[in-house]
Amino acid sequence: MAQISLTFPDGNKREYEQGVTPAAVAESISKSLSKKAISAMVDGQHWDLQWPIEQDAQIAINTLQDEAPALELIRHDLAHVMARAVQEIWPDTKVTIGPVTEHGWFYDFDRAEPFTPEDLGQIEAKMKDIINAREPVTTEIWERDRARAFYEENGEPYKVELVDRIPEGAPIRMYWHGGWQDLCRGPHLQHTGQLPADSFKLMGVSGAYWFGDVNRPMLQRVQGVAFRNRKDLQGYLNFLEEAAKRDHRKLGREMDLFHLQPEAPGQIFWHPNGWTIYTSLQDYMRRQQHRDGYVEVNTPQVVDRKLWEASGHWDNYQENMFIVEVDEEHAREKSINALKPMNCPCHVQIFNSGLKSYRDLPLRMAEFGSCNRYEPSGALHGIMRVRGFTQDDAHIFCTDDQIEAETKKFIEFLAGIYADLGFHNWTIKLSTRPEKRIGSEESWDRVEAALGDACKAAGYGFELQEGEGAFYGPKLEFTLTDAIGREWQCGTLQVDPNLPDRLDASYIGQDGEKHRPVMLHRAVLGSFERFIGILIEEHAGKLPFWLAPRQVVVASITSEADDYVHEVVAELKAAGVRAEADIRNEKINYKVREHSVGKVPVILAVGHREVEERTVTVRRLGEKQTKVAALAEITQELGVEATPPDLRG
RNA sequence: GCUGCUGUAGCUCAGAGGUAGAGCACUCCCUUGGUAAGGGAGAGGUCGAGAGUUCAAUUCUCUCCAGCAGCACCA
Repeated sequence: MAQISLTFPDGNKREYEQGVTPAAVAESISKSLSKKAISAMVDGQHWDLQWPIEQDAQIAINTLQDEAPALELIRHDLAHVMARAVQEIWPDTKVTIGPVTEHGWFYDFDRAEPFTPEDLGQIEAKMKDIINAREPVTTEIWERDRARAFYEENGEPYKVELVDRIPEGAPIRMYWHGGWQDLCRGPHLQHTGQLPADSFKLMGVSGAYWFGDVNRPMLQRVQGVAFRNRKDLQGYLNFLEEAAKRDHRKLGREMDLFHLQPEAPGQIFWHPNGWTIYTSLQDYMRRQQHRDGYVEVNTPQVVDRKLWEASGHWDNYQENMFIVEVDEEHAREKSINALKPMNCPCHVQIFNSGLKSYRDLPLRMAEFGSCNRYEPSGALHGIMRVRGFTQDDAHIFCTDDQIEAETKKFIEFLAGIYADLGFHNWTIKLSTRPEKRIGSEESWDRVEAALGDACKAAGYGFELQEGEGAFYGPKLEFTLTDAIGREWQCGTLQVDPNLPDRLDASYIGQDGEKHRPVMLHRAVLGSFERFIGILIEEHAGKLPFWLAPRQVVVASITSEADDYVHEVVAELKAAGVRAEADIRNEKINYKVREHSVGKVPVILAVGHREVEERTVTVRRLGEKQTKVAALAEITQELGVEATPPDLRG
């Protein structure tokens, strides 16, 4: 029998027979290690304890102490244990796939009856039984035909399809958890007793298409979360609770920012407080754009279908557009229009009016463009995914040669704005050529490289999303994260040589000839609506002072201070601070509580003492400590804070 | 759009086949109180919309609308 040499993490080498399993290796080291072992890393690959090792390799035995492999195995084995539990309780359930997710796992089932919340409790109990039974996990590699026949006999059509999808040459691994069988690439634990029975929780049921395909049957997805110990699970559940408190929909109500109602699904009724945030942000963006060399324009909402046909939207985007038909009944002339879902075709119209010279490029044309898109009902989400929204949109008309410099300039522009708004964790994704595309390979090569190089030149890395670009060009996406970790695309930059072509945009070059410009579609915030939603969640409602809709409440402690309260409010307003008086007949405790809940950043309390000394007692949101300040001093201080970051001296 | 769940007062929620309840918020009165809810009284609801079953429906059934979770979508 041939020998192989295994190298351990401490550098020691030992000889073993070829085909030795990590289980045997662990056994050879110590009894206790062999018991604690859950899997191995073999040349950096996560390896099942039962898989043979055929050649010299680096090896490390994993135990529950090793977080990454431990979590993967716990979650993956729990997926199997759950599927087993479900099939034991409802034997006619068909199993499909059950992968590990960020915090746990899910398993998709095909079953006629829907799972109810009560069912989840039953499944959980059965899972605990299986864990306590310490069912051994075993594995074998089967021939394709045998596996196929096995699943056909067992009435598992989804598994048959999975067997068929396993690429030629890849092993078809069969796993058993006790008497229950599943097709799985592994690795898995030694036995179900290695699972922590108190550190997982089933989180719910939802629908999911088989292979994500709308045309395939909808399955029932049962999701769970799992950790190595009860404390981590509890920590995660606490995080979810905290996240729920930051939900922009909840804070929007509590802070009286906006509301939505059934008569206008996906469109926002902005209340005075919310609209104050919106306009403050918009004023700030307008100043930034002016500084960065943009011109601002405004274009029509309702546009004849002819333009959408020319731009290609009528053919490719119609189902997402609000179509407006005007008939002879009340208009004498019939016309078919669409609410604009984006601003680009209109911007090209402005570009096209009058001759443009190469000297005009790059031409940066911005619009706070109100757009309407008929988003699918299931996609709507608070103010983050809506049907009516305003983009901080701009199109940069430029030459091929200018793409990289313009992109770099844009990234720096965006980074400065995100920093001003308190965002420091955001990522760039570069989406490259999709399968269906137009344009030559050389031009894709050039433009993709330009975007990548621009990121590097601006000092940022990026994640590649291969094949995710638009059919006409690659794009950068700038992504922020909401309170519960969902990612939202906000900023974007897309290279588009197509639309200028379709709408016949041109400029006169140095050579006196007509040339096509390229368009860069770009946005920093994406939409004001989505961005404000994220802003609220990021700051848990405690917005930076200059954006806070209600900045200061001046609260009387006794009604004898009322006149002074009004005087303080007037001073603050004169200093550019959004201040209001609270002279209600309530105790100071009550007022402090109410305005704290309302996320007012500063409460100024005034009673006899303050009136006499011409001071105020300052209480900042989140701080228990108060301090006394002279009126003139605090007015000056808050006046500075109320100034947007770009206007401070 | 799909699967499942939900819809009762401004908000958070309880309730039951015989046309409704709590807390907070709101209005008024008492209280002028020093940093996260002082006390009392009052007002407020076509129980998401429509249809059906029933002597009787807010409660049961169906359809629609909206919301929530996930999937799909996201130029």
